Amino acid sequence: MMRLYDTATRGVRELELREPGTVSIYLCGPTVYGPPHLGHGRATLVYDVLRRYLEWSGLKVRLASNITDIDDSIINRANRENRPWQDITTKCEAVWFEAMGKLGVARPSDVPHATEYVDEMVAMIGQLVEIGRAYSTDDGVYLSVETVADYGLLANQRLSDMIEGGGEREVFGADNKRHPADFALWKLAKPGEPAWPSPWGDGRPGWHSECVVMSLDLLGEGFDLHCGGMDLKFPHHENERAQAVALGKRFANHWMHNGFVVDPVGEKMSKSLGNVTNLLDLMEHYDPRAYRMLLLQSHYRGPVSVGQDNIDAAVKALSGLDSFAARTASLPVVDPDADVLARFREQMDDDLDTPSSTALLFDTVRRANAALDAGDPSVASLAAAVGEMCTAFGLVLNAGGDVPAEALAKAAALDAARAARDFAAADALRADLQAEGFTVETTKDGTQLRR
RNA sequence: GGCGACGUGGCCGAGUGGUUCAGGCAAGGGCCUGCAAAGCCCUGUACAUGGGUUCGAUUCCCAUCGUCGCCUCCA
Repeated sequence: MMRLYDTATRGVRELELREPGTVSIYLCGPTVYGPPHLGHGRATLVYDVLRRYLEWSGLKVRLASNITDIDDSIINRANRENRPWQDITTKCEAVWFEAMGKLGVARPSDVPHATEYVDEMVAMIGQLVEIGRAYSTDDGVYLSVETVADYGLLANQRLSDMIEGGGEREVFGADNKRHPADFALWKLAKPGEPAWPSPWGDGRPGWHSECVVMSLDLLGEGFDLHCGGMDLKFPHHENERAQAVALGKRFANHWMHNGFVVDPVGEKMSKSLGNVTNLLDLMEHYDPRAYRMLLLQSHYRGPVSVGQDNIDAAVKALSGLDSFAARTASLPVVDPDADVLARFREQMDDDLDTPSSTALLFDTVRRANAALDAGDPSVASLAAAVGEMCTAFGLVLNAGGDVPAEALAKAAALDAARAARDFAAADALRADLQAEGFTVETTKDGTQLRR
């Protein structure tokens, strides 16, 4: 079975499955109030690769990933733009899934929305109040973190140490809380704000409650893996966990966090800093597969800078893979090379080591190309292994595909001109085809076209 | 103040106590080609600095410098 770094134990350990053969994963999804940024893209791609690899390995994966469709950021934008908050959330969600589609990220098995779970959240908060782990004030209901023995486990910080720093930020509800680290489970509505009924007054849930309720509802207690970006480790995941612990429920067995996207100077790229680079822009200007490629070549836990050079290199690397796909497209179907796949599994099982695995992918491509040049039949099993690895990566290679008839006619004319040694005509035809956007490869077996 | 990450050859980016080696991109040379394209082969003695441990460190330890992240709502 796969070994993964676990934030809670701060080491790589085996991902133990609650139920053999199936993996239950909860991934914290976006708050829908703006276009997806590069960080969203990284997180979803990392876990898409994980999911596809697990499925490729023969496991049944249930991936639940929420949409936070009620939140202060949404309300703020609605007020700023003077339009209904639902207008923002529905549009942003549509944009989100469109972007995910372009990225090749498979839709989660379950997409729960916070607003669909308000009753359940109210019930859970009620329980927490009842057992004395939460209390209400004049602006909401708070979880008492001091009642959670190991609060700070994910942050790897003691409560007292956490309080020392960070004095510069505004602390929500600071005046009313028993302890500065207590966090809001329920926020009472101000006039005009969206609100749901509750025993403590009309209001809305705090951010951290939805994931607890939804993950436990869909995946059940002790589900296998909870994941998200580094920035969610604290406070979001810490606070989710605190609620589950306070309730006496078994929560995630394993915690996985991916590293940040940083700008070329190395600074975290985040919404709060305002230096957002839009995921939509990236996909508009570059092959969306390039981002996946770039991330595959980096380890998921480290920072990744997304820059011009990086993306260009990834695009070039993809073009080599595409041309490989094109030249091996008509090979006989055989079993993939077992040694290659064994190494692939070994590396991927080792904390999702995609950098080594992509190195293996390129190496296998090179070997297969050499075999093909040499007329060695082993090319077929190597090419099949490449196909397997790409499937596990979620990387779709472009073998050229549909070439219009008139382009094919030009290619035939090009071959005829070459056979007649009319190189001027041949070159003109080639330039013509290239101008149409085709990659033109003149081989012994005739001219191949691909886009 | 606390916790943590990172500094690798032209660029990106893995990894390891010791002969050969990540990988991608770029560069140079070669093979192939009418010329290209695609592909293949060859070429770079890199690991922030200063100590220490060791027969031997880029890899372990300590310190220094530098960059960055988190410490209440950002994937």
